[in-house]
Amino acid sequence: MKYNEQRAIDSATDLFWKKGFQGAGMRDIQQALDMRPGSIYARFENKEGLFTRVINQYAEHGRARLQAVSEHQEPLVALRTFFVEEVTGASEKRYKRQCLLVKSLAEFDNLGEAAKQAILNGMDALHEGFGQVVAALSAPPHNMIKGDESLIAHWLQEQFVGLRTLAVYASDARINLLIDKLLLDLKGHWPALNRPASDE
Amino acid sequence: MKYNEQRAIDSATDLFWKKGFQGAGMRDIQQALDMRPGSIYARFENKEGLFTRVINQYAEHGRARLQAVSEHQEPLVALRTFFVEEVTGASEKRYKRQCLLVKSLAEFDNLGEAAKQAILNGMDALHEGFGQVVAALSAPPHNMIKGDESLIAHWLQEQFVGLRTLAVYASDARINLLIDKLLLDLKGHWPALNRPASDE
DNA sequence: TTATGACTTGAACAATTGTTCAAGTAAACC
DNA sequence: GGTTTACTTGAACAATTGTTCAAGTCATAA
Repeated sequence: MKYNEQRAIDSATDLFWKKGFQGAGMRDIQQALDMRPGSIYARFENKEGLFTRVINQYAEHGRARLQAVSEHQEPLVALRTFFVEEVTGASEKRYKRQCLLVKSLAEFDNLGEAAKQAILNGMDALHEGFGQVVAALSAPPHNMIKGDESLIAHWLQEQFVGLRTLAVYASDARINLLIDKLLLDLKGHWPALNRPASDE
Repeated sequence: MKYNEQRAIDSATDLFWKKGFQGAGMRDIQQALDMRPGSIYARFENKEGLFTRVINQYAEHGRARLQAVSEHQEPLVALRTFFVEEVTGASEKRYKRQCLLVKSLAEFDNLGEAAKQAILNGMDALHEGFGQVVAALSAPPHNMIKGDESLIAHWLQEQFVGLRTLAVYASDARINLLIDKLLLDLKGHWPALNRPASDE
């Protein structure tokens, strides 16, 4: 019987999300995927190989969701929905609130080269996704933002990371207010680019 | 010869910061502290006991630094300096840019109860520290902010977490611009409190 | 000198880690 | 029907994990 590879990666995603790369032992993985060690190694080569696949799929999924936001006819509304879903959803599995990429970044030094690259590429993929959203908001017919698109994309990514981390232990009411604040600031002022960091 | 306990905890902080709780093996710890297993267990009871001490000291240090910011005669200037130091400092040991509490939060499910509590208490300590800064900025003679102090403190904490995570892999120039943006937004508008999350 | 107490040592322990591999199964191809 | 190919199984492996403990060190007190 051929095992459904997609389902295996989904299960592994859940497990790594909950326990992290080091925290998830091969025996946990065997149980979660309902596969015996030989099968896992035949298919994914390694624990790290499986992890790399998980990270790649996770990042690609996030990038695709952000692209969908950018193609929505009301990108700002879609962006708010995106944040609310990612940050206050999964209240039954609270560990899913923290971004898997950020969680994996915490184990960076203990990972092999392939996994490291996957994480960095994943970060770049998210940045690219946010960049598409910013581009949509800046262009006609919306013209909602003016400023350096790449910088604003990094800013959104920063907000995303911060919110999701805080959401692990703060109340939903708080998080919703912080999303409100985020949308206010998005339309707010931006620092001039050609000026080195200064005060006021 | 009696070993300097403070130096031991400092060395352990460095090690846990670099490798994480699970990633740092007892033999790594023995080498870093230059202590034999028996001594470590006599003094700290556990790997987890040592880790808990590290987290407690780290959080208390952060809280104290924020209190100093709040007592500065120019709290806003001190706040900027605080962010710049925490986020773009330690370029030689880049792993120190990520907040140790956030890094530890990623291992939450794999820790014992004592360590979990230490992390949550540490988060609360940071929130309290940011709260003191907000209080100083809101009160005379500065009157720089008006809004719910606890909410703004959570917002600052969110910015802190997001920035430090991004700073692990983004350029310093980017990070400095994002700090500029942060200070603009701090003085900007805040969502009304008595209203549930809504769109503009 | 002897006894006490705090501290240190490092070999050793059981348990767990990621990984391998010879043997087995079953569908596909000639 | 026989061979190949892809996949599966689970016992077993060496290495590493956190932890223990009998024995040793050394300053101080009696």
